[in-house]
Amino acid sequence: MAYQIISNITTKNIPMAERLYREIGESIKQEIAKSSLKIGDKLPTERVYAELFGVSRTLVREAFIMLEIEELIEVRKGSGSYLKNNLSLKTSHKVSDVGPFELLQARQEIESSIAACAAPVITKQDLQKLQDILDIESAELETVEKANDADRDFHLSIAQATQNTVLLDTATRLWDMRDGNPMWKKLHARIQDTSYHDQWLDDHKKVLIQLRKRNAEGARQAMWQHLENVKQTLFKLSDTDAPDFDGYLFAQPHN
Amino acid sequence: MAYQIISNITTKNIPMAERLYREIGESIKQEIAKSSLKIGDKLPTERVYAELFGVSRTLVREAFIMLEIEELIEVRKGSGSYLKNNLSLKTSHKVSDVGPFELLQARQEIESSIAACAAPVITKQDLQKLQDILDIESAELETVEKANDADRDFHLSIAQATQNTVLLDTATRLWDMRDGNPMWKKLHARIQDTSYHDQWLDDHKKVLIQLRKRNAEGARQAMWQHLENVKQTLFKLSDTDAPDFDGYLFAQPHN
DNA sequence: AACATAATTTTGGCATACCAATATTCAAAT
DNA sequence: ATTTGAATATTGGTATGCCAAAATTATGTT
Repeated sequence: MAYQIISNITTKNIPMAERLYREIGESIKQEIAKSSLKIGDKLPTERVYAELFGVSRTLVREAFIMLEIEELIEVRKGSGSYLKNNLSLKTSHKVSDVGPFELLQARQEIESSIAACAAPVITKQDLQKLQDILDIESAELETVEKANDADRDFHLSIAQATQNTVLLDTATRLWDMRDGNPMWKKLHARIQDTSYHDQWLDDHKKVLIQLRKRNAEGARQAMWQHLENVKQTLFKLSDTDAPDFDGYLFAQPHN
Repeated sequence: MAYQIISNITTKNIPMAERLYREIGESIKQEIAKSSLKIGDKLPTERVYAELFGVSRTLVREAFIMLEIEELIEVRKGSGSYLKNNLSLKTSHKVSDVGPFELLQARQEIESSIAACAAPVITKQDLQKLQDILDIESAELETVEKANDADRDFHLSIAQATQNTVLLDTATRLWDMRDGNPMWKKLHARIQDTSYHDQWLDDHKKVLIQLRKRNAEGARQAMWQHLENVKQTLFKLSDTDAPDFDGYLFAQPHN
């Protein structure tokens, strides 16, 4: 049967045994990109794609659900499926493809703005929560994982404090990119037994102080400096003995 | 044709009967919440849920795909499905849920930073492209759609010029949120016959001038002012006669 | 008792078949 | 010629059944 051949080929070419519906979904995205459909336009039917890819309609249907959850299409019973959003970058960039330093640069710019936005509107509850996280960071340095969780929690809590869901969403996305990035994990693993954590903890304290004062520009500067420190530290680490990171060091600190 | 209009109205105002798999998916989320499973724990099998909800396994399977796309669970063939993330911290919003002004605020902060990042590293080709887009914007004001496309193109080209994929990815995401937002479409539709476009075109020119000078802070300020103008304009428009926008006007300009 | 391995069960993967809602076509009535 | 409405076709919705991978259990060997 034809679909078995396809299945075998794909499982050979792609290392990770992805679920087939994902492949179909990605293929459909490519087809959409090629045909350059406009928002609102009607997509080919499930049956058409099924025949095109040589799979059952069930799989195409599952792929459609994936695209629907991603808010790329809208499915209407008895009518068809329609383009809802531009697919743009949703397909092209995998988290594993971004360099740690371009991610850091983006975080430096965006998170310092977020800190500035949070300062005027932050609540006492938010400030207390940040203090609690700082206490955890001060006391508990057991595992790298725990420290990382607290770190993430601190930064995202500030984003939460802006009361702007878009900013929170953006920050969360950046941290997801970070935590899912293999290169960053490698870099991060090297820091676990150094004293850089103390430096960063101190940075966090400075940020919180500015937030307490509701000083927007002070918070922006404190967060910017914190991420500058992180950037410098990681740059040194990658500079000393890391031939592995060749090609991932674009967008290095340039200040 | 008359029924088309009716069809459009119903699809916009009256939420289409949700697809069953969504209901099942939400129910499963509730079940997970009740049973308070930990990350990594194994979920009940598809067959169990099928019997529990009195539906076929196909539907449960589709619901599982939904949860998998939402990165809430992980599905392993022959083994089972496992909790991947805690649903309490799930901050995934629908684009349609964000208010135009919180989106604008986020864009103002992030895009002005992006402009600043682009200034030192922008290439001559990028500058030429921006000039071309400006020419298009100056000449061709035929349709709102075309103008919007050019606008998007201008802003995203600057993000592209940063040579930072994360920043480009972020900016693209923000514009996708904008273009997919029904409230923004309503607001935007009101501007089509005003002269605000000239104002914004002038803003764009100012941004380009700063980019040409490779003046980071100048570009940041120009972009910030541009989006400030947009914010003010849209705020006036929504203020005058727009009872529809109640509840969407949080995160208003506060400068 | 231990380990290895074969048989069995469990579990998700995928396809087929039929159902229901929507859209289209076409013929009959005016 | 237009309108109406029933017949038909199209399209997504759902259920059932069988397949393959993984996990488990049973069994045999040392």
